[in-house]
Amino acid sequence: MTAPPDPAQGPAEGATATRRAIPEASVARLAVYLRMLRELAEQGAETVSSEELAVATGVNPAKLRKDLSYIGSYGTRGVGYEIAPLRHQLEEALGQNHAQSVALVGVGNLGHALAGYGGFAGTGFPVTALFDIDPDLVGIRINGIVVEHVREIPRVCAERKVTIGIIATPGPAAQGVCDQLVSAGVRSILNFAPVVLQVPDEVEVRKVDLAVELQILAFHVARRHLEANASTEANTGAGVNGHTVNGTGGLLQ
Amino acid sequence: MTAPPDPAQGPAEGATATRRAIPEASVARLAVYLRMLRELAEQGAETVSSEELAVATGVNPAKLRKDLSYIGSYGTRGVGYEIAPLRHQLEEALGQNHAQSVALVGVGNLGHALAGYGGFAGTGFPVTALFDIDPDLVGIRINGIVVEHVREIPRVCAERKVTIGIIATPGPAAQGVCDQLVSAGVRSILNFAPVVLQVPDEVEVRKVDLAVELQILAFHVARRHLEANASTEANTGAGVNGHTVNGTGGLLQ
DNA sequence: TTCTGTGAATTTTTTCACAGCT
DNA sequence: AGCTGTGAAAAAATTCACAGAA
Repeated sequence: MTAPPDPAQGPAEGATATRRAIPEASVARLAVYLRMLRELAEQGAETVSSEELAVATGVNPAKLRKDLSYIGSYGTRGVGYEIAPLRHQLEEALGQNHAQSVALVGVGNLGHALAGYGGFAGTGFPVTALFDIDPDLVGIRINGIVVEHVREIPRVCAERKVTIGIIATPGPAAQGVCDQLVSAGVRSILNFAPVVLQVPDEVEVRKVDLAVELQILAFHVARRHLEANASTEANTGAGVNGHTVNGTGGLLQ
Repeated sequence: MTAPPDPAQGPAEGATATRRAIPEASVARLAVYLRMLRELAEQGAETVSSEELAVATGVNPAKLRKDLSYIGSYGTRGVGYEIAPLRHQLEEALGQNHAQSVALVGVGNLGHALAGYGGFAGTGFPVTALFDIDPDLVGIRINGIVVEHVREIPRVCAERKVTIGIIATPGPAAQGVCDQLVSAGVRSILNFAPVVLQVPDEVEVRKVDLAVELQILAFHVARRHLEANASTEANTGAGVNGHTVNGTGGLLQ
């Protein structure tokens, strides 16, 4: 996944913010830390230790510290992290200072739910444009936003300075929609459709695939089964057994 | 830097199915290959090469072959893979032979959409139980399934032999629901709530976190911005530039 | 003394490159 | 000829373990 073909690890720079190429895997976790910091801030906490934050986010403390070190962190040895400044650091590093405008294409079952999902607006990702192709949907209003026809993607996205697109269409429609988003200048796409999108190199696609997630879980169910049987040992009383992986994981951990 | 000192790549065993611990990262991709194989089968194809399948799933061909090698694949050198047998191998390896029964907790916005999402049933993951705590929802029928009260989780999950649980509740309710699922014997959970679930080691949790996904994309938007500015070069005409990562990725790739 | 920050070791994943069937 | 299967090399990510600031 990713990684510039060019192995040159570009050295320094004196600039303000970011320090060095942050590993992909770390970026995903930084986003999780940020959420937790916000929660802690809301609860009135002022500092956290790497240990506490790690437990709360289901991560190993050393990993957490290393992750934070990539953004040049602001901890205090012997004490921990002050929540407010750390939160700021993270917001800056993750591009949360300038709010991003999100377009959502496909307002069916899932898309409708996503459009109404508070989690987005709440964390600084206002959905500012909705699109569909169904005449019954075009024109209706969801959360105060009018659903436009897909053909309007270029115009509307430009007008509203959309930087992130979400595709929640049926599979067959996804590539076409994606092409339109790309030609409208959108360079980051979250894809819920069960297809692999073809995009130019400079476009970042992330895929959320519900069926695949279930498939992965099913694998672990089956494995647990095998392991339980494999342990020919006593297994005295109760139900299923076999020690198995704990994926506190989630998205690309 | 660094090579594995201990090259022990655990070899064979005579048994029927699985060969050896399949790397986590591979499992996720195997699920993707399986879907694509089904699609190809539907289109009437009979064979694929690793190259073709790799392109279709957005993966490097060598990686794909290595992934398949973990399940002891059935390709033909000089030719490729016969779709039908390979598909069977994959289904067996991923635990798709015995259909898994899925319970969905939280039939609000998102949960409702998921309950109706055809993608699940279609790929062998029938949602057989729905739960909520809201009196307005308990008792209604979605897709022919009656929504039960959350307190019925133990009974219903046992009756319907649920092996996979999906949590689509608001954050604060998630841990409680999770505990109930676990005590009902569910060992694989897909969590859409924005919290880190605390579970015993033998329970596998996967997390789908929409806000985090957007956050990750926002990071790339910001980075692209920086890179574009960093390249002091001309950048003759049009819009944004800077070569960026292409994450065909998605969930834990 | 406590807890961060980080080199270095370890482990996992990816990629290369080629021997070996068909 | 062509494409798979896989050791071995390379890269990335994780974890260890400890020096050093408060």
